[in-house]
Amino acid sequence: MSILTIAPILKYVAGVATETPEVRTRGYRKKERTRRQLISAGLRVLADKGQGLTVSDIAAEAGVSTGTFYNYFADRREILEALAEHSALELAEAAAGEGIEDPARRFATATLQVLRRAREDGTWARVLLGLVSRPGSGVDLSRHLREDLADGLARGRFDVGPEDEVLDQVAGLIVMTIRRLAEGTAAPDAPQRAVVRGLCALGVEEAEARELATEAASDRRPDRSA
Amino acid sequence: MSILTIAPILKYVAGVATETPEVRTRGYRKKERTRRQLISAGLRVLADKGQGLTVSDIAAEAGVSTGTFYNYFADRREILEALAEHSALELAEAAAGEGIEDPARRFATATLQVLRRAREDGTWARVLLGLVSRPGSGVDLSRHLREDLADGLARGRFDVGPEDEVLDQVAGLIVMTIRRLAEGTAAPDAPQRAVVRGLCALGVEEAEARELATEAASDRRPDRSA
DNA sequence: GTCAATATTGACATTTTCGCCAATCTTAGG
DNA sequence: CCTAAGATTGGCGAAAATGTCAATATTGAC
Repeated sequence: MSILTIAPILKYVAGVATETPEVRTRGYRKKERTRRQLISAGLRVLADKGQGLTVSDIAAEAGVSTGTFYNYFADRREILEALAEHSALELAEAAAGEGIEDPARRFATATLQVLRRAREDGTWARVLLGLVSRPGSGVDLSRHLREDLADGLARGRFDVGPEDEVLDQVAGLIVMTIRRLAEGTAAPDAPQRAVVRGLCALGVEEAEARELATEAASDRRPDRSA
Repeated sequence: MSILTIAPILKYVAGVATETPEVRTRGYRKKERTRRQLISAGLRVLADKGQGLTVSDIAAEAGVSTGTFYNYFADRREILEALAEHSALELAEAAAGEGIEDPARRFATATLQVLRRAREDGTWARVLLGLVSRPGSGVDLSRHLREDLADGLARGRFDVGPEDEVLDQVAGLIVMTIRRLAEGTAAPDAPQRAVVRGLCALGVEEAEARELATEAASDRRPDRSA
């Protein structure tokens, strides 16, 4: 019931396949739409009922009968997996800093995007928090972070001590900031300040950290459409 | 179902009343024992089923009938509150650094105790993680931390910037370390290293941070009995 | 517009959970 | 040891959730 193992997402996140298999059956258009409705409704329900959610809850929220639900998911466990996978993919997407060479700038941009998205979409933020708190869930919030850290260390861009603790510290800062955003007790500039603080933790000078954060804040990426 | 508001714990945590009301009815001895069994079983079930747990689950785990369960708790929600309260109290207890003047030493001792307890008791760690991820749950992992930070700043013992971010950073480090401990991927000396890192984040010199952590690690408190 | 393919429905049997309670067993003060 | 207070039981009816399916409605390629 509570497993939510989404190891399979890793190969997606790694970039192997984000494309849809493109199966064109008769009602593929409606099918896709309904699936989206179910996932979306599932996220909302998961966000405020936790894993104790009910198939009927989701179906009702999606405006669909339970029979339809079972046309898409074999059982409750399966949609929980799908929801975790979905959230993780969105995280990977939000945290993407492709094309940015400098690890520090990449970190600033990616982190700011994640935090802004968390602020805009409280549902997503709450689901994410739920995943973080489930050790062994397969969701790895700090994957990008780990790579950036390794990269930054290799290039001498970051100046920090033992890796694991730094990782926990920065990932923890992000998680707690998301928590604060989700509960609505965050200052308006919380995301940017968190970025500055994170950069400092990675060994970047405070003045430069501020500069990087401001820069990342100014060239905001286009908002996600869906 | 998912609320778990445990605001009432705060007055307990604040030290007003940790004592049991001492009602001596006929079967008070057995009653206490059964209650402990239910709480203990509840923690175990909560740790691996999450809030979706069932009264039957708990009763079975406690080796008791459901009828007995309802003799102690009005409904599922009530035991969830009790479990949250229990865990929070244990946290407050583990994080107690009473009698230690220096905020830095107090932080080192308290944090080390919490992390060690999390390592010894995976169930507790997992329940705690669940509470952390529920914004507005009333459980405030960083209460002691906030006080220590304020105290340390007032005395010039800590040298840090904006409070909220530092708090998130240090609390986040602790949370992520607990997560690592709970999933079993923590190095043996993870608690001590986390303490060092936390002290550094608070502005303590690394050399001194190491010293404080070592000191805290050596004068370990007697293990909790229950 | 037609119609075969396919998505949706809602009622269903089944299982699980809930919360209760009269009967029974256990506890501890005397 | 006795015995009444009170803790425990286990089964109950109600309610809710699960997963299925034959019937129905909708879709979109032609």
